[in-house]
Amino acid sequence: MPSRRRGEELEAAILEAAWAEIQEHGYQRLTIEGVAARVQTGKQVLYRRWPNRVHLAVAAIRHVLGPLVETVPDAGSLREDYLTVLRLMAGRARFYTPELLHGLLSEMPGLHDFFSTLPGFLAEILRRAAARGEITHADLPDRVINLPLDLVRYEGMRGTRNWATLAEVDLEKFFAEILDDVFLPLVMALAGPRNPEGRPPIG
Amino acid sequence: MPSRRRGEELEAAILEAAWAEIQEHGYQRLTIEGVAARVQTGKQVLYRRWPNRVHLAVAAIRHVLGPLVETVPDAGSLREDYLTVLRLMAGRARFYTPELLHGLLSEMPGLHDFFSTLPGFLAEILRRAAARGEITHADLPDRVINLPLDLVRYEGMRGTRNWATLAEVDLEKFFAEILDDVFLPLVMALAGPRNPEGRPPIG
DNA sequence: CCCCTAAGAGACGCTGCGTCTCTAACGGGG
DNA sequence: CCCCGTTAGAGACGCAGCGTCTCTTAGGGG
Repeated sequence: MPSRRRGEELEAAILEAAWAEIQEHGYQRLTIEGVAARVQTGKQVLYRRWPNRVHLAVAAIRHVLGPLVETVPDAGSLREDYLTVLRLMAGRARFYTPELLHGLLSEMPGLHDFFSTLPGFLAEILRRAAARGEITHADLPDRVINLPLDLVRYEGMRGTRNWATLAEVDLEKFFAEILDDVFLPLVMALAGPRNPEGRPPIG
Repeated sequence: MPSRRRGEELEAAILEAAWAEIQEHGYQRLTIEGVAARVQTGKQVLYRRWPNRVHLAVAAIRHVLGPLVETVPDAGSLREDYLTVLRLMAGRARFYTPELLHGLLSEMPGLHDFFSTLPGFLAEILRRAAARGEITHADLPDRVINLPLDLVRYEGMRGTRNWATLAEVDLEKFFAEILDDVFLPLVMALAGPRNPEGRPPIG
């Protein structure tokens, strides 16, 4: 009577169920038994694939969100390029509640790297800006290059807030704040065309 | 035979035991039963005072670390004043492992505010800098004012790292990076004496 | 078509939760 | 100085979920 699922099909069903559990009850209440019950399979089937709930959760996230973005199309200016990146991040971050993030990180500290930087395309964006003449050179300190993303990530861990609950407008306001109040003034101070030596204007 | 502890004395013993458990086994493995056993008392004694382990842990932290700093003495310059604050933070942060932080925050999202800003003395520091003539005005965006502290907090949540494991030297290097590569250039761009209108040099 | 791998199901012992019950030490009010 | 109410200290209880294990049987590869 029951046609048994195998391989890909089974795995996908499990990961989708795990994701559904996370969304419905939060990470804290994600439970191997719950997922097994939801997919109507034995716990052993899960334990055969993932050692514990963190790994299951990470696999579920990777399954539903797909692979990370690889390249950022040229949007014409440094600001617009970074904005593109921030919007992409927010699009994914929409699914990361602080509860989920802290939960994962508390159980698997090394995991932070997964959410952390993809220095490749940021360097590329900087290089394009230098080529356009917006900035004099692209070799800024890593901390500066990553600053906008770090701030977005940090914000994503704050309070009870969830990106999903933020209106489009607030999101754009937040991005503008990061770029216009912090990042761009800083980049211009360090590598703006009016300051060609690449030193801060004051000592 | 056994002289029973009461009130203050008992409470202190419990909180110190809880703190010891956290330090020995980490927050993940902090358990009400473990603490009760360690202080040699009944679980009910703990549950009478705190509803769950998060509250117990927070109480323990507040107990061993004492109250927050209230004011920052004038160290003579904007940089030195901020440095004082960062050092104070690192002193306390020495006890917050990422594992502890994420653990607490995942179970009690509202808690983030406890670690978050004390805007009072930062504004005061800015005002002193303006009075000295280091900057033209003190009303910078909140995001800018809090930037160094946010970066320190964010760093404290990263990876497996723990402030306690960082040598004095690395700590100072990290602070210098934050202040000299990011914060001060930014502040000077926004309110440096050479840019009295308080606008970024570009755009 | 057969056989071996793995799915589906659930029992098992264990740890820790949060509630409850019981006894007796302590200390404040008389 | 004693008595009584509060609460410390101890542990039993039922429950949830873990991670391991055993068992039966579906179904795909050879």
